[in-house]
Amino acid sequence: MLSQKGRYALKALTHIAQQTDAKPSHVKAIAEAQNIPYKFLEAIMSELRRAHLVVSIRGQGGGYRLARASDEIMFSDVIRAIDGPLALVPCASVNFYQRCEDCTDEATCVIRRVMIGVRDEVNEVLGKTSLADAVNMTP
Amino acid sequence: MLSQKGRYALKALTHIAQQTDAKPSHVKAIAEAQNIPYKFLEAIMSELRRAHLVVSIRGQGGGYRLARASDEIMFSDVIRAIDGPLALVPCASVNFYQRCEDCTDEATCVIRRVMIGVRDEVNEVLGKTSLADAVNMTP
DNA sequence: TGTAATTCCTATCGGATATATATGATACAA
DNA sequence: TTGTATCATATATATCCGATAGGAATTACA
Repeated sequence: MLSQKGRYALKALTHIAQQTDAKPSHVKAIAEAQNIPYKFLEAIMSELRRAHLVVSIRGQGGGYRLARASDEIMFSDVIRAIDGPLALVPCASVNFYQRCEDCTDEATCVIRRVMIGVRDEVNEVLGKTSLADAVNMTP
Repeated sequence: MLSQKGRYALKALTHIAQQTDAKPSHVKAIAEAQNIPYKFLEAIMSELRRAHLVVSIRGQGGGYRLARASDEIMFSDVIRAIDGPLALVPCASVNFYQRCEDCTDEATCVIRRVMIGVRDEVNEVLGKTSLADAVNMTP
């Protein structure tokens, strides 16, 4: 399962992607519209900024904007930034690979083999779904 | 990601499925062969028994046996028993459905829609891979 | 120049969960 | 009756999760 943070991040980003006018989105506005605790979302947006998924504009009239076009930000990018690996086991992750301490022979581990299959499928979906795709699902 | 418990459970069950002789497997033997902390595995096996994935035989010469044929125990069964939902968000889970507190309209939630797609793919793989399949991967 | 709006930073906090370990009770075979 | 197992319960410890608080820094605008 995703963490709340991960879910909130996806909600916030799709909210921003949905905005048509050129003004940056305020955390307060997003929090109210999406039912997310304000201070918590503030922390999440900072994290997304450090992950280069959004850019911030400080001061009055400031807020957040996507760091790139909404069809270039994938669900997988967001989840990796907030929750880490998509894979179900560390040794099956591409971006967060880690050996399982207890593993005696990774090359022949059948669990790993199955989980690599799962990771590929997950990546297939989440790596091809962008914020723009999500917005276009709504009508 | 799966918990350690989930990974250990899969390792232990594939280990049992691999056994050719008719004797039940001891926790101690599994723990040693698979590099799993003994007492921890003991707790896991109890949980798997309560989930009706294994049956136990107590006393000397006792141990654990699969509760049904190894081609009838799917990876998804094991993971659901130990770690819960396969889905990435509670509202996209079939077996552990739960409404997201903050959701205003589930019917139009795009995140949910994407995550249902993911869950279907994951279920497709893990629901069709049995312990027997895993054992047959090794040769 | 001052004030309001906004992000940014750091600290805190309770509660839950993860990963075990320890101790002893219970069941059963030989 | 002894040794081997599982079973139950309690404990420990660390870490993370979800959230909140307070104030510093930055900027627009009157």
